[in-house]
Amino acid sequence: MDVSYILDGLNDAQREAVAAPKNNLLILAGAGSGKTRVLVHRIAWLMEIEHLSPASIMAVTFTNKAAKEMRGRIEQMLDIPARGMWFGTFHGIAHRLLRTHWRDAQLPENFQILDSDDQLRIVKRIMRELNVDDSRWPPKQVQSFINSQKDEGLRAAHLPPVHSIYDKTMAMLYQAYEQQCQQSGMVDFGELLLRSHEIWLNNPALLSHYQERLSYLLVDEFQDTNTIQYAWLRVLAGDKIPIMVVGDDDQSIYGWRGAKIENIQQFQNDFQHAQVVRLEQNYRSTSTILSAANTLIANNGNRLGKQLWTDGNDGEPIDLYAAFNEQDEANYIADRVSAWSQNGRMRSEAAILYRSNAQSRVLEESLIRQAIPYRIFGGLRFYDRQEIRNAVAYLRLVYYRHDDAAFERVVNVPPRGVGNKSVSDLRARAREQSTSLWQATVERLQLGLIKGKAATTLTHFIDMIDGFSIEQENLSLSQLTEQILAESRLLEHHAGEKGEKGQARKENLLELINATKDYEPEDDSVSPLSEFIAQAALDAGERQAEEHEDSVQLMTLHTAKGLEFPLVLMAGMEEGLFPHQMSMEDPVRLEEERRLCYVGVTRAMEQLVMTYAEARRLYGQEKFHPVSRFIREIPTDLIQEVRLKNTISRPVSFSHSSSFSIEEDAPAFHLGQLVAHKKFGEGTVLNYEGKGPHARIQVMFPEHGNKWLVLSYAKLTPL
DNA sequence: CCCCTACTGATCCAC
DNA sequence: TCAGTAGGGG
Repeated sequence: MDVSYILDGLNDAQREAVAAPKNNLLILAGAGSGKTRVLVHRIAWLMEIEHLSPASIMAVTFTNKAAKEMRGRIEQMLDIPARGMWFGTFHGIAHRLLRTHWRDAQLPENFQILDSDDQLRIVKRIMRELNVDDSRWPPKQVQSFINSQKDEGLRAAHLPPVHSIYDKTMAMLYQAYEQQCQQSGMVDFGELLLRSHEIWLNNPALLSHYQERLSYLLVDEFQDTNTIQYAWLRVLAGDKIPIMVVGDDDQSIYGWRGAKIENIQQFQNDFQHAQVVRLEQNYRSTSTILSAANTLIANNGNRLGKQLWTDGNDGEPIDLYAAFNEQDEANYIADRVSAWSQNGRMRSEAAILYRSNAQSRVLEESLIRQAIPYRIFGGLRFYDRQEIRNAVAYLRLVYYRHDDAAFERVVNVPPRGVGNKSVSDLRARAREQSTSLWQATVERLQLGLIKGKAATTLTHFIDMIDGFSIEQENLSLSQLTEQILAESRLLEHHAGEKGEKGQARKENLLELINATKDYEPEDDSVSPLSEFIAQAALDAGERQAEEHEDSVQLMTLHTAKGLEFPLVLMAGMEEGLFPHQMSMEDPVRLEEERRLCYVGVTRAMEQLVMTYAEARRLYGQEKFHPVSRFIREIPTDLIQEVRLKNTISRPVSFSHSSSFSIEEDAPAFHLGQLVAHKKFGEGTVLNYEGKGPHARIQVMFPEHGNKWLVLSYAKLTPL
């Protein structure tokens, strides 16, 4: 059999990985080293050469997007539908397991997945019921406590004995939350993993069933696995199934959500005889950019160690621009993008990256002012939008009447006169009888215990949902959705919201109908409705209204991971912003910040531009942050400080007060003037700010770059 | 039920 | 600074 198409075009390391024996395998894949390619070719190899059946291969990723991409590329390469193959996220696969083995998992057959919003509502409700003061214990904090325990694989019963009032309160709430979920058959994200891990542990026969059925595991982005995911893989693999993990410890940037970089370091100890392959040849960036990345990341300790290289050329130096303030920074960035597109390049080839979302506003304003189309990546998940969640809640109710979270969400949306009082009444009833809200409502209506307007509207609501269920028989999922949106008047309700919001929400709802069209009845036995509901919880839905106009991409450094752009602009390279204030003290977290910077730098293919602002308004105050240490960690010969053009002009927005003038504060100096400093030599005045003893002046020294100097100390001589 | 005001708090975010 | 929200009054 001709296998050349599997190995052709791969470099030696890639080939070694793809054609490795069917053993444990750790692939350390540097940025831009062809990681996905290796994964896809490896699967092809396993099927074609090792003759593994699709159904015996499981490939795990972190996002649905990655899973979809991998599946698509396999199908394309082998020209067969990757049917029966286990492609998915940890959570997606765990969900599938629980759905199959719901009895072993002690779950109702149609258990529901809680997303974080549902989860928060439940936490709030429990706190109300237990009379826990929510100003002292913020529900969000409780929620994140619960989730991080689950990430660590700990149930309430597993928590070590605790003494502080904080720990006791959290443990008590965790326990109550667990009970509530179990009682109403609801499963949150962490629970999917926890529960499927447990059914394997408690049920050796079931575990060996899977161990016999599967003959190879592959895991992408292994550096992002958390404790429970790692445990899950270890149990499943046992010493039965060989596993290949692919990752890059230098790109581990999700420690704050439970990822354990140690997992990738631990792999060789826990999985016997693992072969290690390093993919270090980079096909993405110029060697200038790679050198910068390499020296930067070398400042971290405890690395598994990799050195990226390329046989490409040096390319352009890294541009560094010291802005007066964040406005000036934004203008400069917009100028660069505009110059880029005037040079005939696509705007979509350029990305503006920043550490925190708050930075995007100023950038957007500049882009708007210069009429440069842009697109913000990330932001709210499609399925997290209010209107979408409402619509999905209707679908959930149609599918499963006892879904309390869904019931609560839409019983009064659009407003139909079922007030807080009625609902809390029903809640109390439901709790007394240990039934669902739906059940309680139906019973109380039958007994005539609900009076007045609430009675009529609730009856109508119940009948409406029942009606949808009946109609569902004859309708496709999209028709059903359309019907629900119309008859419940949800579409009308959202469309009528004031401002542009109404229009946007209407469009999103229409987009939802569109999305349901992928779920028309097939030969599958599972209902499209339940399929769709599960995916609404498990899939972010990359359905941001797609702009077809050529636009610059704006995103945080985190969301940029995995992407690449010919031109990358990194904004806000200042201490306190990046590395972020909250991560500066702790060396462990500081290293994660550095990895994040490494991720940013390695996104750039041809040109990297970094900017920082000497002064920045932050939380209403003007801050002066020094340039980021990460910039100082890049060799200076790779960096070129951008000089201003000879026409020096101050951004209008910069003046602190209108009465400000050169003559008053710095009579001897004016913009563009040549001055001498005893240490830095001759330079040109670029800017100034402040008054009296605080007045500062910015001077560009050819030998030493841009400096802000305090006038009263600097002892500058005009020339 | 809706709107206005007062207050809070503020990285990164997939499932 | 400002965005998001909780609570009171119309």
